[in-house]
Amino acid sequence: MKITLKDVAEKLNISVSTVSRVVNNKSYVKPETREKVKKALEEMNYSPNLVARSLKNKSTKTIGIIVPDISEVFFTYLIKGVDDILSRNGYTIILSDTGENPEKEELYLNLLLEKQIDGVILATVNVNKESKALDRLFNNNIPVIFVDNLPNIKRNYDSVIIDNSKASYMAVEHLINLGHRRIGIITGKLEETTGYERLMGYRKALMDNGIKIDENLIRVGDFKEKSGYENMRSLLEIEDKVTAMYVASSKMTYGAVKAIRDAGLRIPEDIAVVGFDIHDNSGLISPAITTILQDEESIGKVAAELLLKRLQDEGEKRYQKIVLEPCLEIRESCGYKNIKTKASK
Amino acid sequence: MKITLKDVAEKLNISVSTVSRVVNNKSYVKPETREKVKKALEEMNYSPNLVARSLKNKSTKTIGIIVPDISEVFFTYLIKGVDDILSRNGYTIILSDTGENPEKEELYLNLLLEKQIDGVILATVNVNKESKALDRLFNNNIPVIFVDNLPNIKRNYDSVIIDNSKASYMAVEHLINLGHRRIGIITGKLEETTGYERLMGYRKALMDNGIKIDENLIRVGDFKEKSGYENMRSLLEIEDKVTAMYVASSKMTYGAVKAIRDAGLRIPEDIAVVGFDIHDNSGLISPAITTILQDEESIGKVAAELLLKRLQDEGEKRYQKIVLEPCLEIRESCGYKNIKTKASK
DNA sequence: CTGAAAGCGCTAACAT
DNA sequence: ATGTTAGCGCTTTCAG
Repeated sequence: MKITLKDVAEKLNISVSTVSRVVNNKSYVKPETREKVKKALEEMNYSPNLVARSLKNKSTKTIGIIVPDISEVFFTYLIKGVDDILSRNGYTIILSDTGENPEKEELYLNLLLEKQIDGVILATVNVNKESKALDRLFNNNIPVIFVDNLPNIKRNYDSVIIDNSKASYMAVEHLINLGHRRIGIITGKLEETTGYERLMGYRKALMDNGIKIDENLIRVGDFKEKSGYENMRSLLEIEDKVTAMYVASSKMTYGAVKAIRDAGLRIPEDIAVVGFDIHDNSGLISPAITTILQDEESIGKVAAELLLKRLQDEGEKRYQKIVLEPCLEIRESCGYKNIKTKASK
Repeated sequence: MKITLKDVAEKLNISVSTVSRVVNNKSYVKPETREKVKKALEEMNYSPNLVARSLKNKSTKTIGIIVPDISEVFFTYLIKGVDDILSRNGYTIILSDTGENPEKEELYLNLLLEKQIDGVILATVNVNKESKALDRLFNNNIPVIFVDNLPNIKRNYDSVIIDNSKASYMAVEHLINLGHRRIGIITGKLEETTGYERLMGYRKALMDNGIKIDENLIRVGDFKEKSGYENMRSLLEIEDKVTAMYVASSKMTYGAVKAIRDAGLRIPEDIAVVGFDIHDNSGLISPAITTILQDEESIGKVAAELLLKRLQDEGEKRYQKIVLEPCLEIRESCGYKNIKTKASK
């Protein structure tokens, strides 16, 4: 059936350790026996059993990656980045999709621990509850790198994210520079750092530019399209209408755009829009939506590199929070210079 | 450090086998010792080492899934389907992205074998060469389920795909029913079953409807956007222009649409378009592109189920080719009834 | 009902 | 330079 070291050792009438040595290129083996063994290995089509090796070595060369929904582009690119770095370093990745269910997340975390993964990259949805599974990982010295969303837990941890506050700042400042003063925002759940930080950046941009914040123009959605649509609709009912919108997630942006169209308004003529994470792989959306972009693949790569570092030197104990820069990609949804403001800047 | 069966056995002054029995709920254990053990397990925070278990059991409860590019929506939905079924059956998935590189595919196949995965789901890019790694899997009785693309190999194998020929047939027939006679096609590489079959369906639809096939209207791309654009451009130069296009992949469709627009033509007024695999998650592409859709998540689920079947009953040895139905989703890119044909149907 | 013991396939002292 | 041995953590006969 499956060839083991023992099989080839017996065939050659030598010990398994010698065979093991040539398989692993370790210590000295007499050149001629080495050749002999190599040949046998080849002929017998030997293939090492990595689970046995892992048991012995206490390292599976496997890391787990947990995401809320693999079909969201954000996560697929993230995974792509992680996979790129990790696979070229001899690691294999176990993927788990929690479907945004915190209990499933807990379950998978435990499963990964039992599978003896060497580390995990986690885009958590469990931001508030303390997690027993997570504690276990920490107690077992399994490095965990958080991405996208940061949990509210007592201990320190490694993470790589983008500067969400700055992202909003850039978006809003762009609108201000175009002359807008009545700028609305639809942000995500405030319990999540992404939702909260993005709102903070909006506030700061307005304040820094001496624009009074109208709490009426601030809406909190749940990152889903429907909430984008509905919040936009309700914003459109305000007397003193917004002239520009900043929507802090891709799906909410799609919803908001539809609400605007359904109301018979034009983008950017009537309302300018800056979205978030809008990857239009078709290139066919028109007008193309100006958007904040995070380089998901880089986030994945940086997270993977940080993980590798943790896996290598036990030394460095200081947790790191790596913050990458967002970028504003100007497309068409804000027009070029719409001077539709009363006040001059 | 990490608690093992031995640790709790020693603490309780009983044997590991007893502890193992209660962990696995196997054979009889006196109720009171069972309770005692359970309590200790809990207190000591025991968590089984699945690697050790796998070594003993000869099953890792892990399957590998190999795709050419995880960032293509087709594959992300496929993975989602696979993950859904497999995870609820206690399996874990190892994901590998080959970046459309056949050598990497070979590498990963070997790696998966060494990791002792129980089975693999494979969207191959290695359609023509015989694969040593694949042979090894077969020789070791590791079930492999092919999806998306089928390889040209001698042995039989399990697969789940859609009826690509029928997909084209539906697309082209739809165009014919709308009155079109000059219908062009951009298909994918003919070495791949997807490209080849899709062309066959096109031919058949025309023939069945008594339309002479003009080889001039048949273009072969490589599934990428650029080839869609360029092939469309060249088709536009033909004197007796097409009135409708069928483009057999999403990216090529995007390219073709852009070529049509760049030529100053309108969709659907000047040219009707049927695309393939167009998932517009934004819902903002206008005109919305009528498209052939495959239910990727179902493909994943069916593949996972077939795999589970193979993993369970050793019995059934007949390989299966499961062919799912494609569907035509009529959106806006063909108009409603454009009677721009000279001949009547 | 429970324990002892063997062994899954491999690695790594230690000994020769 | 090579072999012997123990053991990673677990399951599972086989005895008792």
